[in-house]
Amino acid sequence: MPPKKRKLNNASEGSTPARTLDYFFGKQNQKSSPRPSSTPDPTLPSTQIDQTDQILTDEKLAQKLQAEFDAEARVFSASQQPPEPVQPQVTSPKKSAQADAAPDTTKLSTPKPTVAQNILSLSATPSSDDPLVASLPLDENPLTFAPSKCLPGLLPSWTSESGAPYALLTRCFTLVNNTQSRIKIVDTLTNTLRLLIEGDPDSLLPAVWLSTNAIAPPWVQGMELGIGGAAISKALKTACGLDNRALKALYDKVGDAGDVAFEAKKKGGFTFRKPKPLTIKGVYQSLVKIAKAQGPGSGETKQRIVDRLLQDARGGEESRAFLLSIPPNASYNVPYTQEELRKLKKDSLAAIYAKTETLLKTLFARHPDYNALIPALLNHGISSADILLEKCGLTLHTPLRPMLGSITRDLAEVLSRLEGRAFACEYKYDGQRAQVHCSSDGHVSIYSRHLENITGQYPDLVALIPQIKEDEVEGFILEGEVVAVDKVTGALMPFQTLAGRGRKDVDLSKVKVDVCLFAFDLMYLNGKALLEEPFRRRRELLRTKFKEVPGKFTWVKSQDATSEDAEAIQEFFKKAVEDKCEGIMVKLLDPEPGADLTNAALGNDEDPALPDPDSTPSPSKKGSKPSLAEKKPRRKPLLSTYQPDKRLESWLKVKKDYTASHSDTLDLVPIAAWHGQGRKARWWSPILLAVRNDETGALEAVCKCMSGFTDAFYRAMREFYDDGEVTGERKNTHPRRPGWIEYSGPEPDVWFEPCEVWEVAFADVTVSPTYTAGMGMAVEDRGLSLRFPRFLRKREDKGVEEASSSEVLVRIWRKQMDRGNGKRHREEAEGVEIEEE
DNA sequence: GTTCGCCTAGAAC
DNA sequence: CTCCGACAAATTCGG
DNA sequence: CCGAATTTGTCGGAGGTTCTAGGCGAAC
Repeated sequence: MPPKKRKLNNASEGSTPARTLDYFFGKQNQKSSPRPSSTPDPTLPSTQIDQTDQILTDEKLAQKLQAEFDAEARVFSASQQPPEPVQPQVTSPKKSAQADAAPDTTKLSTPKPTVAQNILSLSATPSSDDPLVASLPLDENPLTFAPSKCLPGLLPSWTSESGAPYALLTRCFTLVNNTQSRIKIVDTLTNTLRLLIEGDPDSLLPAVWLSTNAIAPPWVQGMELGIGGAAISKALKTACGLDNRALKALYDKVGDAGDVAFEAKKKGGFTFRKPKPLTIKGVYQSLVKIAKAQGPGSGETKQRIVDRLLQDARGGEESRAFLLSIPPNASYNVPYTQEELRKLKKDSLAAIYAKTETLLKTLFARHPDYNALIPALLNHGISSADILLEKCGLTLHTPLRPMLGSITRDLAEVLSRLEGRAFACEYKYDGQRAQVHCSSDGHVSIYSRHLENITGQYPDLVALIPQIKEDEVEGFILEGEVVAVDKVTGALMPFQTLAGRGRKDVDLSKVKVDVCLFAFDLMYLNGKALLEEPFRRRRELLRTKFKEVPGKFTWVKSQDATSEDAEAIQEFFKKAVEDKCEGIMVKLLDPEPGADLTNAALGNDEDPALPDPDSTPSPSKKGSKPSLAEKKPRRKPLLSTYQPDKRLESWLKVKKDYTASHSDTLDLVPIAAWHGQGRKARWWSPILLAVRNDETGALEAVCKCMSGFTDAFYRAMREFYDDGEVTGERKNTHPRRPGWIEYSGPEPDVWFEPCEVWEVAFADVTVSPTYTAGMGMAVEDRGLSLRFPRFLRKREDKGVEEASSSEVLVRIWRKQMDRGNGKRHREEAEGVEIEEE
């Protein structure tokens, strides 16, 4: 059985756009699947695609895919390529057997040779295969780049059936990968998207999905690829005849899966069969099918080509593309011609770009689904803000992107940033963020911070939600923190307890860990979006239109203040930590005093240079307002409205472990390390750290650490702990684990001679299933570890003998568990076997 | 045929 | 979740 | 007053611990 249950995704309740998903994929489906009815059903956008697959077994699906790919191959070779000796796909004994062998012989694969083979061939397609595509000046300035000039040469090979070639995307991705300039990246993407808009709008949506490293919005379940690094390694080993050591050596050298694949192929002398041309739509469909079939293919493609591509500057490229290009049969026009834009001053051009980007980001924040956004844009262009807002606005049961908090070093920073304004301080509970949607019929859906649908995980909440509203409430969207609580006392429990709950299709009667929902915001109520309302207003509605359900639903603990109230805030913060919270959240209550209250939010107005409505403190624009005599560091203005798109991280997060003064640190000994990957390929990362056991004198591993090091520090470390690769002579390292070090886990690449002490910060001490530090001293048969460990500094003044002991670690754990009224819980944890039932 | 342990993937922080 | 580094944009500085 | 230097904002990359869900082989 395929692992993931394919739940049907409820179609959004809003009106269906004229161009539905089926518009994009319908043709393909008709061509490729023998489904009897091909009439698109507009009410089932994203799942309709493959409904028939849901009843197929993996094997049948594989066969079906095989047939489709064969057919595809035939179409291609017939229509546009000199027929090449296409090898028999599955049964060829030798050469293609290598490709087949990749996934076939791996332990974890169900046989799905065709998928694998074709996927594998994706990456084997050098973009230079298509000279037409390769010669496109995709990285040209979009203001001079002319799709209309390129397209005549390209279109003949883009049959209406197949659409644009995948080579176009790989070419774009290659260019993007080869530069670090964001401007260049946006230009390249803009041009690529424009080619598609003007030449093959049907391929636009799949192309956007592929570019964003996803194939469906996160809340649609059953669309994970299920392919990871391990599958790639195995495939590589078998495909290129490398053994573990050789492969590891390669990884350590280049540190990137894609590059490894490339090198491995060279080394192994392995030649792929001549790949057949792929199309954007085809690749997208293949990925969708892999996701649905849950069969492992070689994920090399994903890793190398699809994987790392830029969420970068999300919004910029799309909005610019739509600003410059329109699809062939568009019923609208672009607001400015290329020449007009080119003649503009730099400032005004930037303003126009900024305006459309703002609009697009707003749309995406409120309705983060390309399946809705792209069709709307194709149908209406970027200029008709109100139509777009209507099509892609805030919708019940479609999650919006959450407002985030930026970290703050200490309270002083908070006070100075918010001087002169009223704000609310709220407990920051240690649980899971939840966005709760409820429509008037009582239907509830719940989304995580990353917009996953977690409704099935909290049947208890689903049952609870209808009880929390006052009578006059119909539909609403609110946000809160789900926290594990003690069944009897209602005391807050640590995050680890919450994490122990089941996740999938949880049965209400089997819930073992009770939770309480602490609400902190309200974004939608009775048909009205509240995003533009100041927080004070949203909070008032949240408090008056909903009612507490003891132990299950209440409001976040909160206290209003201004910068004058330093001590009170300090007290509140300490109380929060004492009450087992991570710290506090600080949020502005009211809009900027001088700000525009009408607050149209979107630039649906004339002036393209219009500044952001809510933001304008106009600190000192144009010398008109020189004074105030303060030279505070200028800072981005914070918002009281709920608009995650405008300013990222508009709330302030004050956590207990940000400042050393409020949290413990540990002095640990680096004892081992691994070769880093990617950017850190030349250094040791992560590093294994240990505490001392005073009884035995041993060093007990407590955690790995990779955060907090500067590049300079890495460089020095690589020289100081040399396995011989750098200076040719071994320094401070051992090839094997010294006897006085206790650790059982994945084998490090190198062992260090323990000779330093590092001060390390962390958020909490956790009970560990893997680490041995303080084994049995806190919880039977369990060691302890650290949550969010990061390097602070080297303790030059301390020797290894002065490193923190496991005693210290245990003491911190006890203190942490004893906070609030949690002493009883600590004793329970100590006494009761975790494993017991 | 079931059950157990081991591994990977994904997602929460 | 964490941190750092890279780019780009926004301000301030220096002539 | 304009260009250079500096600060600030944003984003992406690399990876931390721990939990469940599923796949798969081995043992019963």
